[in-house]
Amino acid sequence: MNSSADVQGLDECAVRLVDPERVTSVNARMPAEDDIVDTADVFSLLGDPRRLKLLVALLDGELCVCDLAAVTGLSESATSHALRLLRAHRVVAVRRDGRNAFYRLDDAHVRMLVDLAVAHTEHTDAIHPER
Amino acid sequence: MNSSADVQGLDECAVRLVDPERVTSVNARMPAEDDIVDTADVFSLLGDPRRLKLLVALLDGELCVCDLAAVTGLSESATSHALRLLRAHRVVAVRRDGRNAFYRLDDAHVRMLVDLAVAHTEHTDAIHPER
DNA sequence: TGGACATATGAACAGTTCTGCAGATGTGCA
DNA sequence: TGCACATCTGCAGAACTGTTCATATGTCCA
Repeated sequence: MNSSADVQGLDECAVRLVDPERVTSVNARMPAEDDIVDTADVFSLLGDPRRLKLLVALLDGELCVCDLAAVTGLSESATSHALRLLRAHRVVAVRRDGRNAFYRLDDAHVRMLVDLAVAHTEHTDAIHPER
Repeated sequence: MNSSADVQGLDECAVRLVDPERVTSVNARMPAEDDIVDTADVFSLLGDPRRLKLLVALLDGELCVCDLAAVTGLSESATSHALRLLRAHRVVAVRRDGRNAFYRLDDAHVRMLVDLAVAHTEHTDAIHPER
């Protein structure tokens, strides 16, 4: 409902634009709102240091909850909550073995993003916010 | 302070581990806490749909604030706030021309991530949370 | 110089997110 | 069967994030 139709009508809507043509073409290229939201969701999952650490830990293979808690320094409860979220978004998958639950990365796209980001951060010394 | 030294001492610390060797090796591979946090910060910036939309809009070249506001549907104030954050993290840069401010993507890594993610989301139908 | 305009900023409020706690579920072993 | 263990879950408080509103800064033009 916020697509090019709106943009076409802008001349009457009195929203001043500096470069209306670019705006129209950018809007034409813009992915659907749902796709943007889904993509942002994925980034958002990676945007928490603890979850990111969990995922980095899983790059090499599966680990159980208590080992993940040890690696990340989180409580087991917090670890479980975090894993639940990741599971809900199909980023990780569980294999249950007796009373243990072994988690593994289950999304090739996320794996790529994590790999990429970590590699990048280790080389260049990352982005430095002005703080 | 949370590095391998801790992990070595775990046997006495009574934190039960299922696979202590893997934990140790994962910890050895784990990037420094600061790097994890910096990386998560970047993902976090991309994790908001409006900011992501701003960045997607900038993939093709610079745009001024009011055009960005039009594309994203944000108020100009909200747009400005968002851009400030992105600017603080050096993800975007400004060029001022008279009373206009033209923003552009200024981080190759972020550009790659955005490109990649958007391409991916448009092909496969993304991750569907169970909600 | 004064007023309109484009953008930036600060403060406050609202919505969301994360954590710990307490208790629930399900498994293995004596 | 009963107990210990590993994990999961709902809830409530704390912390964080994003928006709006009001105001400030700096630019252009008459």
